[in-house]
Amino acid sequence: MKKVVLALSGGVDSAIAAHLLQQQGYQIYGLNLLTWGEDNQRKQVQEIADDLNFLVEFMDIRQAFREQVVQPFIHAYQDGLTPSPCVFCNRQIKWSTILQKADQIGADYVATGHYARLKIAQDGKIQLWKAVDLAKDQSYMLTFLTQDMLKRTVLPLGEFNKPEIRKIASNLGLAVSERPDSQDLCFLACTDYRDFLKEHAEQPALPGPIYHKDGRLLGQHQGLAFYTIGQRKGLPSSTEALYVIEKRKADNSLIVGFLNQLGSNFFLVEQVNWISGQYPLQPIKVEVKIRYKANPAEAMVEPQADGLLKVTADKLLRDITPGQIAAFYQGEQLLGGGVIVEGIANRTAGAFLQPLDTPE
RNA sequence: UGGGGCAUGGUGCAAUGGCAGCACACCGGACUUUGAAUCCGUUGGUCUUGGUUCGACUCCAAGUGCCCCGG
Repeated sequence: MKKVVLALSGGVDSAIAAHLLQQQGYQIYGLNLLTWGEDNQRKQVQEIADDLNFLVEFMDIRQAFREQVVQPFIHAYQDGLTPSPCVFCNRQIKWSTILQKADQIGADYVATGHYARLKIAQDGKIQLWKAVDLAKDQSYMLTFLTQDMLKRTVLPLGEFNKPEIRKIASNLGLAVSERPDSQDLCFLACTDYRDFLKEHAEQPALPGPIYHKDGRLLGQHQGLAFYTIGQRKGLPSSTEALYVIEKRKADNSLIVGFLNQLGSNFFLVEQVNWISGQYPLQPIKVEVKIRYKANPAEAMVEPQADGLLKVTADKLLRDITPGQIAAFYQGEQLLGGGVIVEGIANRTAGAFLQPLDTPE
């Protein structure tokens, strides 16, 4: 019998993932990871395992999570970046932990409740594809997974729509079917990340000036970490809405401006991961997503020296944010991605007076 | 210590005698396994005192405060 280690959060998605895996003939070893805070999910997780009749182990990985996800998250903010903790966590914590457990118990496979699909290419390589349910697609969060990880991974939810999953849950009579979606590993669950930083950062936030792009001093900010590129909330009132254009670390100043002063076509990406494991040698045409819920934008990706990539979008991109993940797609397939290093300004006045992020 | 102008929500502006509106901000909600954006909704105001009028943000007088020009 095929054995699989399934990461269980206590939510409906991973519960139904368990059910679907069982239908496919897998024997499930459930693994619940305690990453942060208190063990509140334990009862729910145990209940699901009992209902579906498989074993579940509860593992406390709080220390590793703190060191490998939370501390880098805090440091990134202190460094003027806007980090993407989930993308790193999936690779460095979630997958590495469940694979380790799989090795330990002699399971060939691991599984999670992510909405994304895996396909096997002609050459035997594993491809990562968007979920059928594009509204729930989470492939972006898996940008940093490797062939070694994906070879042993099963994603049972990728072919389903979310409403179907809920329906299956309610048909099975699972209590979890009525609960709201869980936040899974998210240590920020229900917390404003600013409050989190205030509580957990070693160094207090450093207030500084807010300048308009044209040079006027508009007010004070409470610390650059509390803002991100493209942010509108929390800025001084003005004749029209203001957005964060730049976090200038050199003088601890926040540069803001109007909608038509925001955006660029170019940016650089580092720490690049290609799902196939193979770097392209030539420029390639992709659709790039610069945030989890961004609309894909047509772009060219050009390899640079030092493993950097230069991304050139056909249209102006709003909110190119250092620290966020740029994910490269071709159609439904996720090719890979990396961390945005910096945007290279070349805005065109008025470009965003039209509707934003025009879907194609 | 001369002359002129202004005073409307937290901010910037509309309403010129007839139910005080708009933008931005704030607050709440939706959306979301990062952070944002976006969408929906709510709150909140005529500097003070007196006068004219059926009725005053609007007209008149005084007070108070701010700005400009003379200096």
